[in-house]
Amino acid sequence: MKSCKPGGPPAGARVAPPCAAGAECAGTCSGAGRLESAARRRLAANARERRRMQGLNTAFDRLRRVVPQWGQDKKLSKYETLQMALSYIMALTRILAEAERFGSERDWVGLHCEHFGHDHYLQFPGAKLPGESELYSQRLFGFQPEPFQMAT
DNA sequence: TAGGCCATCTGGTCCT
DNA sequence: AGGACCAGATGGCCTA
Repeated sequence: MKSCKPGGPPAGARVAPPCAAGAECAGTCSGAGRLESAARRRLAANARERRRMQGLNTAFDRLRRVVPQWGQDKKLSKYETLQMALSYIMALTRILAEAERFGSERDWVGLHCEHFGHDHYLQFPGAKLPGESELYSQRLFGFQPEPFQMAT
């Protein structure tokens, strides 16, 4: 339990109007019954919200695993994960576009070996230089993510 | 200690 | 009516 808010409704919160139903409402419309029912629904909503956020975090973890993280020993934040995913997708898109421009696979691979050699490997804080055995893809995507334009 | 990141609670809104 | 989604508020944890 992380929140320590007072139990009562915040200032300005609307109070539920009295129930207009008749006898069939007796169980839940008595003062205590209504409060109990509202509290139960709130607790259930809290639990659903927790599950929803856990699902969201699971999705973020899956995204972190497929997004490049060269030389970063620290886990990417959610914001950084989204940034990196965006840059990664853009890089892949660029590569596909290049592949279409070059007729043969040989031409294309030659271009990338030339293009993404050590001299062209973009450096950023914490990044390690790729050794000869590093994956080709690691060379391709060793770049600094472009920052998002924050909506204002 | 300040700042960043995160989990949780909560009330509002929309949809089924 | 109830569930999903969202955004704001709040407090805990961690690091520079």
